[in-house]
Amino acid sequence: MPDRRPDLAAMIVPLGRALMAAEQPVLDRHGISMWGYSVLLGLGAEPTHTQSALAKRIGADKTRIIPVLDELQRQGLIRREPDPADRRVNLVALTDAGRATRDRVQRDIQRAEETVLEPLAAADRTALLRALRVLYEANRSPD
Amino acid sequence: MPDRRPDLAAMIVPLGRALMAAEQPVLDRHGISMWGYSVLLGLGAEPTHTQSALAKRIGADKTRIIPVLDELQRQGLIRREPDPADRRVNLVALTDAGRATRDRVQRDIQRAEETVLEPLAAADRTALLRALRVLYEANRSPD
DNA sequence: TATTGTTATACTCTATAACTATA
DNA sequence: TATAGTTATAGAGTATAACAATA
Repeated sequence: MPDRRPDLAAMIVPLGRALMAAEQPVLDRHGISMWGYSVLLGLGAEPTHTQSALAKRIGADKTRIIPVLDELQRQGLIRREPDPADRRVNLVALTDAGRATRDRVQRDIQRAEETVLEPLAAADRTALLRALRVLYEANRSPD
Repeated sequence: MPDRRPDLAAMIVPLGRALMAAEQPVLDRHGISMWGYSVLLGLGAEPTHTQSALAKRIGADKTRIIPVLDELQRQGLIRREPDPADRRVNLVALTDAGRATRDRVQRDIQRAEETVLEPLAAADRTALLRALRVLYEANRSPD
């Protein structure tokens, strides 16, 4: 039986790697790390973010994002201020520059990703995107 | 703009992780590692496999699969014999037991994977599988 | 000289433990 | 006592360097 289907993971994991490889040059061009980008995205809508809440939200360890936050702050992309109400916590927020950078990087990244999807016919591409979104919404942590 | 689409990688990479997590208990039940399973799959059709050719084929470093091969051999799932024509190389091949194990594990794994796709409507599921196969064939190393 | 398989080493990423300052 | 942030340490997983045998 020469062509049973490959395992899903065997198809999807390399695809994920290919996408990340396609993103890396974009991130390099903007001088931002993958985790840095993830933080910028994670700081999206919500009003207040403590560091540990932010870490949990993007699936990182709280110790892991500290150097990331340091760098983003140094670049002027985020603000980090002690909460007056609880002086243990840092409130993290995007600056205007951070928001602008996030949007520019995301635009370029999604463009780069499209090239990976080039082998697909238009109908397959939209079907793939829709199916992925369903799975993404289904599996994400219940707000 | 609250709902521009998430990046592809942001959807696909976690999905790959979820699939691998769904596979792990199956592999454990069969007493085989992820890399071991990958080796069994990689030894599929081709007649002769040197260790380094096998490693390249499954995207691993040649040093990485050595303990994996040791274990598979110990379990009687593969044979490893010096090539009489070139005594530097080891020819690696599936045993009958190895082939049987590979098939059983793959059957169980693909069953487990289906549960991850459960949130999808039937049409979306087939569309996803077809799109993934196209991308998989397009991106795999040109034989 | 180059290549196969192997071992030993180093490096990267991630998680855990330990500390401080607040609460 | 418990928690947020931080730092230092340890652990996987992976890649690189070095070696013996053979070509």
